[in-house]
Amino acid sequence: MIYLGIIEDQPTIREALTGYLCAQPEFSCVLSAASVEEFLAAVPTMIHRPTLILSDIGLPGLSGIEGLAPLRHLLPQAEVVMLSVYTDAQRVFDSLRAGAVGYLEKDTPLPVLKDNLLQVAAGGSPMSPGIARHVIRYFQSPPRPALEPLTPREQDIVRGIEDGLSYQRIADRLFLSIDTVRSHIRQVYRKLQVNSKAELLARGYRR
Amino acid sequence: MIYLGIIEDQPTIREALTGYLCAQPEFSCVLSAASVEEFLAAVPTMIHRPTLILSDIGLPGLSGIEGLAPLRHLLPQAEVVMLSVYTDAQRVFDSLRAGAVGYLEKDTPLPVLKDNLLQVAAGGSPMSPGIARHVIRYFQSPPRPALEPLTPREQDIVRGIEDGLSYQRIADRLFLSIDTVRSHIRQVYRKLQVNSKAELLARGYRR
DNA sequence: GTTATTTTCACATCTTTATGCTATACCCCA
DNA sequence: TGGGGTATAGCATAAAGATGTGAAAATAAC
Repeated sequence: MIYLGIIEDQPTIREALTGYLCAQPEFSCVLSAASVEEFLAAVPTMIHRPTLILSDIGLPGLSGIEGLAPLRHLLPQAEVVMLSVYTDAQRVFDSLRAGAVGYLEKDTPLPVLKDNLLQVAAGGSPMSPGIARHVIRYFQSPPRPALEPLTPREQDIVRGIEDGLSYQRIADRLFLSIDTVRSHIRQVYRKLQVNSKAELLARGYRR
Repeated sequence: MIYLGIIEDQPTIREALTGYLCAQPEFSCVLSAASVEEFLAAVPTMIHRPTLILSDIGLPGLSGIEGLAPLRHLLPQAEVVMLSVYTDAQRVFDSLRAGAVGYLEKDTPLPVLKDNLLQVAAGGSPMSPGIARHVIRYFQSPPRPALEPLTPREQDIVRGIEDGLSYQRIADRLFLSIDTVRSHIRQVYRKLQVNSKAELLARGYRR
């Protein structure tokens, strides 16, 4: 049995959600609130704590994203799925970073919504198609301006720098003299067109 | 109409896939091969080029992941969805980085597989539940060991470091003396428990 | 088998960073 | 009204990094 909590400020939508989801045998609605604050206030009085929370983003007071931190703090075992009209990458990333396990568009048909929520219990992370595409794009690194390729050894060196090591430590790790490390780094800087560790790291050549 | 290509080395599975998917009115199967090499070789002779490719990962010769680069080069307009028994985060990330738009587990029921593939045309990125969870986790940075918060000014300084600037340049940007920058950096290093720019950047405090 | 690239190392020099100690001015607040 | 915390600044020193020049050995490429 999934103990479901719902946070949604618009009464019409909230009632539609509770009306449908709470009627499903898989769910037990334990709490439905119009704001994160209201939700948090009600939690201590409850017998069954929610294990799955469906939260809007555009809320009065704390936004759904801002609310994630206190929610997860108060209910560490609960998983939160965002339900929002917003589909922009920024809100999606912010939500996921703040701990949401899924992100669904508000126009998701109720039966689909139900399926998606059940996926969470199965270890899934439901996302509406367009949302998923944002997330995928994040991995597909923006085409870099075609830099000279690094030799394997140079990549070893870069890895060392990316790990925050000093020249000496890199030398130790690769069993080289510090002068050799210097040599390689000079080459790397030339190829990647930077001239300090900081710049190299700032440009994020990590993969 | 979706022009579908399939790459799968096991004849049984390949036939099951083609048998089911090609019978669907939404798809037109244009090519089915047992390896990336075979697939690539066949492309030039075709009238209708595939717009959607379903590719296995464990293939003889080029793996499905290695095959992504040449596939995308030869068929830039095609989208590739991986279909694999492997569910490890490494292969998932490698696939997405190499340009796959979706990742499905091999035990996905055929009707579900069909739905997922149709999602791609709608701009979606289908992922099996467990796969999606890997991806989500990537965003949920491992809980940092509760660091002392930085003051606004200190954050300015950190931003400068993250942009790859030297002390002098940070000072110029913020209209400070270089010694002031040093002072702030000292505080930052203490709070974040690092002792070099490289370490700070390596730990990735950027957001 | 010669050529080119990569990998390795050395020494010198100058710049940037890291770190310690000190000090003034400002603001909040108890 | 005096004590935290923040922001500013200076000086000094040691460590780490950046850059130039040069060169030998190992590998790969042709």
